[in-house]
Amino acid sequence: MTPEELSTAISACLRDAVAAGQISVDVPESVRVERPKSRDHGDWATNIALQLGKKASMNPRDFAQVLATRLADADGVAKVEIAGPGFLNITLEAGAAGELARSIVEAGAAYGTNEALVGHEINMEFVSANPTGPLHIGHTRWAALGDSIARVLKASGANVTSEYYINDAGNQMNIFALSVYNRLHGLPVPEGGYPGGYIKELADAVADAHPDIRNLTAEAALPIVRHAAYVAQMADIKETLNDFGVEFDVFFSEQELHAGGAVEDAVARLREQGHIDDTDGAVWLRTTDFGDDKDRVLIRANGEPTYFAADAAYYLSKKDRGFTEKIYLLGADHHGYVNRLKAIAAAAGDDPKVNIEVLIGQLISVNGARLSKRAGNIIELRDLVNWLGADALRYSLGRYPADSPMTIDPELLKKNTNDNPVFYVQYAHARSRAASRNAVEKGVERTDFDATLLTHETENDLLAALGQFPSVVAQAATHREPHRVARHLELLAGAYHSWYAACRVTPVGDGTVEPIHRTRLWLNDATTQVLANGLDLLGVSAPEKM
RNA sequence: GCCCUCGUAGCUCAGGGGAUAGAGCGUCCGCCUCCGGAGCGGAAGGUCGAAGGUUCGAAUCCUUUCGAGGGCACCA
Repeated sequence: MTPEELSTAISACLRDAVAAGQISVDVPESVRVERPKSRDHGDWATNIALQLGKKASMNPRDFAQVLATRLADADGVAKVEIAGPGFLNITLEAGAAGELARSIVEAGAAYGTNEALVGHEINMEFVSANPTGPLHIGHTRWAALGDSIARVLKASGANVTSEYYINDAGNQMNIFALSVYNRLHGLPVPEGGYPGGYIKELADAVADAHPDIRNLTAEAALPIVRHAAYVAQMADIKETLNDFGVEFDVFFSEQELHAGGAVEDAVARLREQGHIDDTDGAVWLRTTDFGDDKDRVLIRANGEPTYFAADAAYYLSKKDRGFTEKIYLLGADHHGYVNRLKAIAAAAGDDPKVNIEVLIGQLISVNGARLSKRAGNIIELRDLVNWLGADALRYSLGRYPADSPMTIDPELLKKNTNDNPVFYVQYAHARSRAASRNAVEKGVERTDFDATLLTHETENDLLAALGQFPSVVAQAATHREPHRVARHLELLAGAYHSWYAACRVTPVGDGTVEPIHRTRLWLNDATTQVLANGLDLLGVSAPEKM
């Protein structure tokens, strides 16, 4: 019996009790069951009686008694006890939990997928770094997190498109082009330009593609430089993301938005909706109608659209493409945009509480210093991957929630990789594979399976951790918090190691192979599967050997 | 000035109304003649920034306050 099945059984008991007139209360769709901290409290516990007791106008213990009596008769439930103010402590029948090991092995890579978000059409936008330089440490967290969020959303049944918005329009691209142009001619970095060493590499790439570039006038050369440098830079960004295991379905160009007239269309559509003001020669979106603290300019008095106008057009594009939920993953330095982005959604006729979701994450600091690509002292994502390894980096970033401020000490990570829990989890996977290979070699095979043999307390704990996995994935998806998966994998790895120390899959020495060994091989392989499935959600490899 | 996020063990951080607040690292004590010791078992270490409030019950929710980071453009 899995925790989900137990939860379902409890809901059924509640409904039956209502039908029988024993209690009068609205039965929630799902009941949360928790693994109690103390083993004395049984296999699973729920505080549902405490939560519903008051609503049912009953003493929580009396409420618990009604529920306990019914639940004790459910299949797979051995014992139900009422504790404290009205906790229900549930003990399962021997073997009721063990069946899970076989079903996980049979489900394979599909174990953990769930239907929590079936029917959701989600656009997941993240990274969206300007194509004016390499991805750096500031993008690293969003790349890892956004990709993992997309993965847990998909695993929970949502239809997800991962998207990268390329800010390839606007003045910063001109400055970028001028920076490369100056470099080609050995001129100093322009005012406010990009000084990084990568500018030289881009200049070389431009010169390779256009050998005569230095002979052209600035007027003729700049558009060519701009485009060639942009192409080279985007190729570099895509390669870096690929090496980091981050996949995008769509790279969306802001430039094409402008070129295709989408920005003008967006302004016209918002005007039709009645949210446009023409003041001081500029065109304004009245975002204050929707909770923003001031109105925002869409078209400047000089006729140029603002960045915000492109944002509006981009939002409408997402809406037109059928996405009901548009998720933006932004750094804390962008939190000022949240209200106006939501205002766009509202002005477009969407519900800002449902159709748009802006996740704001805290920035990473490195040794207390915040690095800037404009300052030229960047730490590149590519270098971090080469330095620490994609697995360690993905995992260490993926195991913290987005709004948790993080301090990474590269020196510490570099010199002592054992600090990183990724090794604990990967090691558990590699160890379980070794145990399995060894068992097969000694003649232990997954032929028969007898769940009632899995009685050791470490087996109880291990099965519980395995059983919770699908609901952990579902919660990670609904909360957009993949770190829950990472934390659960650490719990699972710990349960596995404890079990491994106490229970043998392979008989000692020349001992005969018993049903218990074969049954344990199922449990071992089920653990392998869940570790691999969970690591995949985090974009981390599951090694056969380490 | 206004707004957002965050203050939990020596360090990095989980937990976000329920039972004795957790993990990793670090420190200390045990455990390889048998499936991977990158492991296991145990110990020490906490007024959950502070003060009020709501509740049967608060690290968790509310208010105030202190501290850290970030944001408040006809920039992108």
